[in-house]
Amino acid sequence: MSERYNPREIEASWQAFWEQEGLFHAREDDSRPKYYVLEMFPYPSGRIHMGHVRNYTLGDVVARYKRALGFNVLHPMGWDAFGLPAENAARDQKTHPATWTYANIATMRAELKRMGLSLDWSREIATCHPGYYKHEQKLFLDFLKAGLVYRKESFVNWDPVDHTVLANEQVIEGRGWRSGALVERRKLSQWFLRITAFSDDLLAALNGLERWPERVRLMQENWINRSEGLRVTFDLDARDETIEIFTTRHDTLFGASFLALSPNHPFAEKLAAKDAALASFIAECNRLGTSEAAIEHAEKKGYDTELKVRHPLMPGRLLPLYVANFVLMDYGTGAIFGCPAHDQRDLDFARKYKLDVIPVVAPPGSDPSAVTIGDEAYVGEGVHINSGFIDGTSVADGKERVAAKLEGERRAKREVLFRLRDWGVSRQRYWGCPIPIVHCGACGIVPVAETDLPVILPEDVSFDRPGNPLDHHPRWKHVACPSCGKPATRETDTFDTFVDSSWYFARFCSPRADQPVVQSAVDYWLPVDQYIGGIEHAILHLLYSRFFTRAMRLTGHVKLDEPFDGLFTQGMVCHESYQSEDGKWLYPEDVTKRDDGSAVQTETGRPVKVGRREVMSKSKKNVVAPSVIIDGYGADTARLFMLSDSPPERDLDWSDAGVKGAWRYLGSLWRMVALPAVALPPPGTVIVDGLDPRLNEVRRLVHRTIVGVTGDLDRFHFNRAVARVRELTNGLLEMPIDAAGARSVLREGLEIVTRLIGPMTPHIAESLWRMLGHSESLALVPWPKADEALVAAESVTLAVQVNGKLRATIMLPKTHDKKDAEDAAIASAQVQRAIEGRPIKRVIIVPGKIVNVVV
RNA sequence: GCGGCCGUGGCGGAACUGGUAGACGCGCUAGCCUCAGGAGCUAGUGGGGGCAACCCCGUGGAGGUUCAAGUCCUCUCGGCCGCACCA
Repeated sequence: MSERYNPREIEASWQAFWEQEGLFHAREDDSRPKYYVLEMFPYPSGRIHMGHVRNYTLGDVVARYKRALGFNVLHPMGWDAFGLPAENAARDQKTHPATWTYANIATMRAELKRMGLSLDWSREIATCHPGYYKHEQKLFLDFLKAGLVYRKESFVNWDPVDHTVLANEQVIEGRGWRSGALVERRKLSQWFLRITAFSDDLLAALNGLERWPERVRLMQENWINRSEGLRVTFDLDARDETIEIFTTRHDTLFGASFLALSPNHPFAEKLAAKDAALASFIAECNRLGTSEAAIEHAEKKGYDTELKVRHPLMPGRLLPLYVANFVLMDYGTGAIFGCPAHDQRDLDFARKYKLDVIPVVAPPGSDPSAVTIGDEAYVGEGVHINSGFIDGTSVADGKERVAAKLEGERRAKREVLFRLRDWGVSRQRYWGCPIPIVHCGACGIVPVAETDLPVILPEDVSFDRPGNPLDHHPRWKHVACPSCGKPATRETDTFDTFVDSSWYFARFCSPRADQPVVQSAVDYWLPVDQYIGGIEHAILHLLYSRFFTRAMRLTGHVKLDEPFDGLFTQGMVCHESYQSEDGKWLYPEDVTKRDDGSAVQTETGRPVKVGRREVMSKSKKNVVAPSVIIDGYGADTARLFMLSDSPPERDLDWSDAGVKGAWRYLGSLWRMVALPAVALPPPGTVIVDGLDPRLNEVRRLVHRTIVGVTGDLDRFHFNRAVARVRELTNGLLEMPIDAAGARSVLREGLEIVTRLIGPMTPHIAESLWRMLGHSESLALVPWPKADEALVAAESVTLAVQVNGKLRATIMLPKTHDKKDAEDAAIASAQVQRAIEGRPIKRVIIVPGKIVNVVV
């Protein structure tokens, strides 16, 4: 070992050692409890970014910690390798998506290896590899047989200039990102997975996910959104037709002042065929694209069809029928009734089109005859007014009576509705898993035979033309029908990449098997004990994976419902952004900060506009490349910084100073062990009784730190774990080193520091362990246990307050009663002065904590 | 627009179930040392006042509950994440 801390040298050598020894290869072993740690696998975009470094550092700490606790740990890595960026690269750089993707994987694999992660690389998978997607196709066919797959028409964003389907992120303010053309909604026949078959279960089972963050469960609950309501039929006036609406506020029916159809409602489309103005209104709505955010955020607009509907409870009353841009076709029946007084959107709409606003719920305690609605709808509880036979009832009672009456008249039906929609998985793209289906003129839709899987993507494709390359490939799609043998065509859509990531955690259990999963392997390893990834996946990816696991259970692949027993969602990595005078984004490495806080371009010296801290993104160039940090400081410094500055669930501000702090700490730790001020006794030296009290305090600190760090790691409080280890290090630096027995206490302390930081900074810890005279790898050393006798303190400090303000602290033996505490508190001189002779009214005592004297 | 989360010194943050606010680190200040290094060591560091012991004010803002509030409640302001074809 060198005398200087040289991460470049030791990190490479320990990584080689771990790999040589195969220390992180996972094997099924019933003699030990298993622990499956998984971080969300990366999209191979080119280089790893700081978000990856953070994610994989967190996971690696857990993996190494659990190993030290005696668990048989599975910690695999792979690539979420299909996706749009590869096709964009193919267009822009003329490289084939596969070439681009595999090159990126090679680069990123090398970068990850330099982080010293305790991964089982023998299980590496890439979703774009036929060895993976073959099994995805098999799962799809199984789901099809089980009735979980169907086809239906649904909307896509259509770029009329590029003749291409656009992803939502490719639609910017209603226009295609490349062509700038106004986007249209266009209907296509697409494949859907019946996630709604599990709506109730996906919702109910959230309660059992005790090791998931509460907020993620809440978000999923709101996303699935079960609501009990009423489907009501309205008759059109002077036409023999009806409109069905869905509502959860049928108690407010008496306040209805209009009906509104979604622009994509079949009846709206039917009317538009004979109404050019309506057709153009619908076309305008369709230009909002398909994203719900865009639709709901847009100014509320409607088109008056001039048709009227009859109110089901007040036969004489006629309501106007509108087509409105804020009504979603995908939810309920695609039609609503508007009650402006008690729904904000309806109110905005009514004010704009000068419709009636009839209050029908009076807030509790208000004067029913004087209820008026201004700019805000009243959505709370209350008593019904202006509501015929339900006047005077509560919201719940009113609902019940209206439902009963309309059901009795067969004008309505109670219904439970979920906001959750079935999952459209068709993508009109090349770089995805082919959907194993053949379309035959005679037989219709025919699944590809399982013996013919995988349906492999053709390699000879060109991206010169817009649209899906699979569709205009000269030969690929032309095949014989698997059923009748006549000429037929392949499905040219590929899967949504969320399909790929919905079962990869199961594939890791048996990554080379020639079926999707091997029963014994998934039985042993699943569920994932700790899943770690970004909060941005809180809903879709996690919900789809939960669905997939259920679907795989139904089709006999696994025996469980919930794939992730524990979930941790990390925050993002942020950095300031920089712009030159002409508005161009600049990389942090090209900017120099001056002492006065201003910033200039390093090369030209021209001024730079410093933006706020925000999530690191390529588009704003506010990124710091992990490779630069690892080259300069080593992986352990990068890892330590990732863990020490912020709690992992919160966003992390990248700071060069913080990195330097981590680097300096590791340097001083190295010196403490490599260049000790005193010679240490050999390993295993027993610490004798009757130590100097100051040394006993040091030992107490050592053992309290074991307890503290253990608890911190269990609870993902990695930043506090780091703080505690540093406190211990400070304590060891200050200990009275000449006292009798001090050297064996120092040895104990240094060994504990080394073992506690092992999961966080594994390379330096291995080196320190070796320098401390041990020959086995630290990766094999069990987690330290604290000496409980030393952890328990003999005396405690109590805070003493007078009228809630801290005035003194007192030391008492650990075993004191309320009387002792009160006497000691009142006896204190500071307390006497604060009381100023006033009479004591009350004394509150929490033993071991606080005494509050109230005067 | 809807749903969810977060706001504590100059900065990142600590404070388990309401009980000593600011642990640990960064930065800064002063001093020391030196084979001048991406060093190291010592002391100080929330704001205001005082020679001092000590006092007053302080957890985005405004109210409230309580002996006691960063923590609980109501309102409000600011930021972030998701919204179904980015991954």
